[in-house]
Amino acid sequence: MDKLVLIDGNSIMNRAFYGIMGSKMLTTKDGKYTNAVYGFLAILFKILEDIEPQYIAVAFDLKGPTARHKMYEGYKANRHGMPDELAEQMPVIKDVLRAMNIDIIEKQGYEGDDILGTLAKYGEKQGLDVTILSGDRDTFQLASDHITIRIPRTKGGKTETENYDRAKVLEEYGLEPEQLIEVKALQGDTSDNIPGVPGIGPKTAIALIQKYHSVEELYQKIEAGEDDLKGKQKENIINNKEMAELSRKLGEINTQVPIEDTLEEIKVEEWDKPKVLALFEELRFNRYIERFHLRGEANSSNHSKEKEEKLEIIETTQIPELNGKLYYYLELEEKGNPENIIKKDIVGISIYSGNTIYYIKKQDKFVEQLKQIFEDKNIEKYGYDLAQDYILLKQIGITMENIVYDAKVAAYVLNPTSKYTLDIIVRDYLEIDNAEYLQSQGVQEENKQTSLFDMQEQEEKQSNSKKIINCLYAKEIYQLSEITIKKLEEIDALTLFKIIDMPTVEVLAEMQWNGMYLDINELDDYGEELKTRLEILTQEIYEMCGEEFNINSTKQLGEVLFEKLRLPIVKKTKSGYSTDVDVLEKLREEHPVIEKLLEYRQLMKLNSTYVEGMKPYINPKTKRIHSFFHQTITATGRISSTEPNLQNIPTRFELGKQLRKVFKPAEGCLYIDADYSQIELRVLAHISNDEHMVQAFKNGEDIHKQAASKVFHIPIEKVTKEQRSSAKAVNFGIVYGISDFGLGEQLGISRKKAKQYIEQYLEQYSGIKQFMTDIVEKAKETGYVETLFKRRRYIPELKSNNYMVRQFGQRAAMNTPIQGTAADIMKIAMINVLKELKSRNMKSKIVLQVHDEMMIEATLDEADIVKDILKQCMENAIKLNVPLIAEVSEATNWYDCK
DNA sequence: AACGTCACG
DNA sequence: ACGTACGTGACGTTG
Repeated sequence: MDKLVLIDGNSIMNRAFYGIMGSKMLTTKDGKYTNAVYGFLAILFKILEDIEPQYIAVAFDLKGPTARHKMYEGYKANRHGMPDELAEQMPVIKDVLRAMNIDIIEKQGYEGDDILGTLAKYGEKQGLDVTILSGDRDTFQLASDHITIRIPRTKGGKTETENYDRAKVLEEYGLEPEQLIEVKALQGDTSDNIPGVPGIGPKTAIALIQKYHSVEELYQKIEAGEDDLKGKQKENIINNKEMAELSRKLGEINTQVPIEDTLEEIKVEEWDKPKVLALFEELRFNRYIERFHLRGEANSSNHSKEKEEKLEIIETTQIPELNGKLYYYLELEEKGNPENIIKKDIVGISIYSGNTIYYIKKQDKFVEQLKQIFEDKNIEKYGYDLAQDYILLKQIGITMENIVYDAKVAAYVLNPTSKYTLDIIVRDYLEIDNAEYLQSQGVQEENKQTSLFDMQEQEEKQSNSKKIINCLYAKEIYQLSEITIKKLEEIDALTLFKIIDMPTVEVLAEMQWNGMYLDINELDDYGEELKTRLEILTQEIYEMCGEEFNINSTKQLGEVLFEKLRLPIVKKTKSGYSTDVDVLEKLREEHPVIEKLLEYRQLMKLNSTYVEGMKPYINPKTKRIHSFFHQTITATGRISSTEPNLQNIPTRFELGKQLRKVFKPAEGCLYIDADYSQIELRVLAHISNDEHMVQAFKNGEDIHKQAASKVFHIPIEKVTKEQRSSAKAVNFGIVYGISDFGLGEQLGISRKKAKQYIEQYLEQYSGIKQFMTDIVEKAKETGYVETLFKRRRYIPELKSNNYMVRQFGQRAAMNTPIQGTAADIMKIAMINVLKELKSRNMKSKIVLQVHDEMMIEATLDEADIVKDILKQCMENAIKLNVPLIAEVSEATNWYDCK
């Protein structure tokens, strides 16, 4: 039987856009986004390969109202237009499709869905097997014995599909596909703003249709009194009959669109290869060019050949010859002892050596073997996410030495503004699609369960797949190291990678391994106090508002404050009234409940995030919190912390700060804590080389006071507290990439006034002004900015058509070199501190970093020397035009570190 | 999954 | 006419 494939262009583009966002390969030379086009084609090629259709067409929506808008003006009213980054790709995909001679069908006043529905029914009548490719589950209503809906699902860089024909719909919903229209009529659809019947969600809607078959029958039965509905639900259904009927019309796909295209026109044809090649070259889709041999057979590189090659794997129980370099990937199992820091177990290792892949499964001598290679200082380690491996190995008593290359870190240094799973890195730098490759090798994917095999066979197959995947990874780590190191060299960032980022891997892993001790009893007591007070506050708030409601719900709170109590509306959010601190502060005088609300908010935050949120992370064995410190997340080079985030423990307000008392060093230890003083402004002074600011720091002056004296034209001695504090805000603003609005907002002054401050400031600190202008210009020219240590951040926003986005780009261009350089300096300091501690064989441990603060848990006997190490390492991390100052303190809990 | 809010540097 | 300081992560609510 001949086959017809129909594609919902908009919905697939949308999927592709969000599915592979944040990845590296998404822009052409001139900064145009290509990720959606790339992803769309990946999906298209896959379906062409799977189905081998004789006919194909792609439907797109056109702008402008459709029949549905005429029926109901709210239709899709809550949709914002697609982002510019996606919109600009729509004409591109159409060009590509035309070059591939694939018919594009658009029809004014109809949606893609309607076109697909019409063609599908038509195709079915002509005796074709139809497959509809769409990201939208609404199309399930079209399913039949000969019409299948495919929904692509992107999971970690892989694309899988789910297929829905009549049988599958019946199985999943217990309904015929056509009946899904009825379900939607009752349930509505928030994404299209289709109302449905209030109070009826998917579950109820399905149950009702299973029972009454259709909306029409439901109302007939109600009128005839043959229903068994009751209460509020029945009321809702009766009262919203019109809505339900309207929603039904809105939700039903029109299969009667007048379409002129004939079957002949949608026949699959040969591509216009030169055209496709030209487009792919422009888009830099080298992978596709090779895959389809668009440059002719002679030119096709070894990539595509390699693909057909089978992976040669030697399964062994012996460690192979390594020649001083270990390219490896650990095979992990997700379970693991609850006492573990990271709850995974190592169950195997694949090693790439001498052009061969070796695979060793866990056996009697396994740990010994791992120990022998990982602790060997003469063997360089190459892998992916070595910080995790470091801990997994520590857990079985192995300390990894000589960490040289981490693919995740390398990819991050090459481009910090994106996400890096190994599959994505491989796709970006090796131009290999692992999912596709494995499929071509007949490897079964992990989560696909077929009942064809019995359990044992099933498991065997899975473990075999896992083995192949891991072995592939080991080899790819080798390939990646070759390529990315070359690329790092090209952008002059290899030193940064080797001297700063790679050594940081071990520092962060150590920090996670060491963890922060905390006193559970004290935490509980603190929590109890909060909870007691919260209960009182809750009651007081209910009473003062005259009703009980969910105070945590901004929606409900907004209604109470601004509708019931009629307080003045200060600020609005996208979806309603704003109730944030700024707003509440302004309403303080208006109603006594505001005071209570502010306190409630504060306590609620403390209790839920910092008391209750912290508890699950306390390791039962160590009684410590072992947060993750991530090195490949931020755009600027800073570290981030999760599970839990230890970098945002309260400190600004006393009550919250009390929580820091709970964090303590172990018995016989002291916390030694050190803070950089004004590191970002010092960095700014250095890179801008502004004479006044440099002088101020050299002379040890109060930098904010000096700024105040400059902005307000008064002698330093005459600067008031208020003036100093305003100037401090200006200093912050400068670091963030100043805007008059932002500063005005921060200081609660007019935008005009803020503008004056800024102008004064920049006039006085002319070096800074120069720096700001230069950096933005340079960024526009080159597309990126750099830190002092050549850490690069690309800022494609500067080329955006959107004013706001461009503005953001400029501020980021100004801020990144400052924040990023400070982050680099801190990393150097940490590396040196750890080096000192290790080389002197000290017992003291690094336990925390908070951007400009570093904390060591020092044994009493080592406390003095640790203080010295911290101060020296931090202040001498790098020599700038201005001194770096670290303020060191010691205490028996975090609170007392000042 | 997105939003609003709020904790930190 | 728009809607804004830079960089993060977590929680609770709501769609």
